[in-house]
Amino acid sequence: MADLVYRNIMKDLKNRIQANEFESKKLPDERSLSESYGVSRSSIKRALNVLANQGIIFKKRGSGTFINPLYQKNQTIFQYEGSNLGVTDSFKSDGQTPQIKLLDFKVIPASEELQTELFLNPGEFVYEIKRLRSFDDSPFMIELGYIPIRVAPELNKERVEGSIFNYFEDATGTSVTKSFMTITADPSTKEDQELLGLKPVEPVGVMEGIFFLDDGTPFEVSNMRIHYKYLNYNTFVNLDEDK
Amino acid sequence: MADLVYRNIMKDLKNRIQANEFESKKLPDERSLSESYGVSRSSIKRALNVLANQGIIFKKRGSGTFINPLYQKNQTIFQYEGSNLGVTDSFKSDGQTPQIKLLDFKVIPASEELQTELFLNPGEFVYEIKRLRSFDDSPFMIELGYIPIRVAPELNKERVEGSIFNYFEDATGTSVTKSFMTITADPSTKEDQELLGLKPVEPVGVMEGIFFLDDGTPFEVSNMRIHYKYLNYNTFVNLDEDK
DNA sequence: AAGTGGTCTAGACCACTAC
DNA sequence: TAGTGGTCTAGACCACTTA
Repeated sequence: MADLVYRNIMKDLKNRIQANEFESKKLPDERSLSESYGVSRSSIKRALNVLANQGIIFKKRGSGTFINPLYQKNQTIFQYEGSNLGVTDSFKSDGQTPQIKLLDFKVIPASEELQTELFLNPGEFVYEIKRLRSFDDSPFMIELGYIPIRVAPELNKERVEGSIFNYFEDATGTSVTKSFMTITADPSTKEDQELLGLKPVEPVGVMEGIFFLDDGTPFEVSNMRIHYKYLNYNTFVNLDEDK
Repeated sequence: MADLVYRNIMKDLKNRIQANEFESKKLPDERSLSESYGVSRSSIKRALNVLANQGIIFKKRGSGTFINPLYQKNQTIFQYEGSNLGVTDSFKSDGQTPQIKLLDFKVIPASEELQTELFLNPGEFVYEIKRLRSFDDSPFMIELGYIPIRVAPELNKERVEGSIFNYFEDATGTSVTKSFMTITADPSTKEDQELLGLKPVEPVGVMEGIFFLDDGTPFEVSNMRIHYKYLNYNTFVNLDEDK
């Protein structure tokens, strides 16, 4: 995994960009890079494409490859690299202490809706996991998740009080890399107000999503109600389609 | 543009998937496709990668290429294809009539923040465009946009009452294909309540974004305050990084 | 005309899965 | 062991930009 040619070059170029090595904001042309790295031009293209998809560089046919000026200026909005699977990860970097309080944990039969979303057969069971997430003792998110027992039979109360994704990745070697997310806003309910410390006039952001494993297996359906001050979802959209 | 090999194959495969031609949910292997389409395997891979990025198929090394079961089941959440540059486009399909009311339109010097975000020199001017967007006479979004006069010198009051992106694409041939979006939620202000018909307790969703042209030129900074019932932002996230 | 990125090919070899 | 997707190469030719 770590020995992929294009990936190493991608990382190296990213470091060189961050180190401000290319003051002209222009990268060497692909044929030069091919020669200096001692790899084929295809591999260079592939590395550059990954960087372009992350919004770090952009390519202009006939002119060259340039560094996105916003990348160095405003690195906070370019957090694609780490993860934007959910808010969870976006807050890890703050140096604050993340906490998880388990509100509810049980096994129930999958509703019809869950059967569809998680691709389950009638009669299959799911964990229902309700958690309150905080940073430095201030709660920011109520998370209601459903995970089929079939895909994660080893879950228990203790494991659910930490990162389920991390536990699952450690235990099985497969990771959660794809998701559909829907983002909406909603007035806060009484429960939101109590758990998140909101005034009645203050809203929550709602993120609903289905998370998938590498191989396409649906892993979790999650509904997250988030203190409006903490919802901050960043995306980089590229409609070029080809990536 | 329309004669690209991988693009044509991509479209053809998408049609065949939608026509339910592959009942086993499994596509032919890449080498067979290569032969039957009469192109190199690289081109097949490229076509398949685009489909995989759209979440339509997924590939499993050693096993084959499969159709994402959710694609056929729940096509509504897969609207990546059309556009998710903003809410604007997501609502076009509803068969409702979109309306734009121009609230304000002037030219002002770019603030420091705008200079940074739009990559302008001090002293440059931008259009400030404030619009209220409705469907069937019910307002759903207040849009405050800033566009450098340098990149769109031909804007006028009339053109701003329609789709600026469409006008610009028609006029110049370059289109807006990339964006950074930040999504948050916010209690509604008095103005929000008046313009969008909200109760004081009802919130707005806020989408802020920078839109870029193909070549990376920043085109617009936009701040959209959206009636919470109409904010519905869908994304497909793929952390595989390589695309 | 020279330079640069884009598309496409033909084929070698590797890594993983299923039988 | 056979089949499948992943990585990588070396090179041809095309399309666009700049001078």
